Amino acid sequence: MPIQRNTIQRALVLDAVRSLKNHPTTDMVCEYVRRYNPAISRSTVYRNLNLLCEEGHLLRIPVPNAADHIDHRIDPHYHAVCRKCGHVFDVELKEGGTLTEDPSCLCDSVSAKGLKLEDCFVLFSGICDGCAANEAEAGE
Amino acid sequence: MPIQRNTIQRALVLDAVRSLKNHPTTDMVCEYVRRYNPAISRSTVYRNLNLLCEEGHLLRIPVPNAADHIDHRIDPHYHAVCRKCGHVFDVELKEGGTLTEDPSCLCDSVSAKGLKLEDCFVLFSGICDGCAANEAEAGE
DNA sequence: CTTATTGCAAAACATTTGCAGTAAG
DNA sequence: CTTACTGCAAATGTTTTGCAATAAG
Repeated sequence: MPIQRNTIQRALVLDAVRSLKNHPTTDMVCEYVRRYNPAISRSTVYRNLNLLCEEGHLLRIPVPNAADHIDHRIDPHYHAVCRKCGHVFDVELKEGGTLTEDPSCLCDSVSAKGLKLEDCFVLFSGICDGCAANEAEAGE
Repeated sequence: MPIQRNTIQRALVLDAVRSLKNHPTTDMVCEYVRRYNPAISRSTVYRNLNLLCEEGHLLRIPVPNAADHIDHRIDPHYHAVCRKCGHVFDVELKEGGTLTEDPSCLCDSVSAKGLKLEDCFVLFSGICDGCAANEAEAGE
């Protein structure tokens, strides 16, 4: 069902993701939104995030073995997760690199039997500066 | 804790994945294994799959918003999921394509602020022949 | 008024874990 | 014998869903 009504909950959810900027999870959105409307329910946040992603106002970033993260930036770009803290970062294409803005271009590089390739999901991973410092302090 | 004992459950789990070949989920492994040992517990299957993947005897394929799939093929290669049925397929590199055997090479094509890139996860998606036929039959 | 949307509590999934009992070495 | 491993049941974490009440248009 497409979006048909403007509710304060919906506006708050969209606002939260846009204000937080840092690829929040549903939990983080709940926490943020409840500062303005403590009664807002988790289901409402989930439902609104789903709707806003479907309508193209937000972008969903699925992270294996973790909660989905939500991006306010909807132009095509890549992401990376910290393997320690799970924080999600934006990643930019380098000039002259092999990747293009549209990840589905990678489909041209491969072939599959029994399945028509349509899209490609790419997620980088690594260690963020904060967690790297902690690891160094703890002795690798 | 590394593998130290050879149990029949462990052997059955490894056998199941190798016999099934089709990137089974834990559920599929349970089902298969229970034909030989109906009492085997789901936890045991999970624990053994975890162990066998850590030891490099099997490969885990995380699928966003779905159960993990397990591969008996452990040489580096890519995978694709059907967006309808969730079935996982092997994908082969084309000659002259932009992808290399090692997905982490893609790290060289991008840059991130605040995070040191280490690895890259790539998962293709599309529509399998069976589901494509069903879609055509149903109109669209 | 109509019905999209909400809040709540419960269910759905995938997976892990605590614990007492079993068995591999 | 020792303790890794198993089976069970319960817990975890994330997300969805049924339903009656609310509110946007």
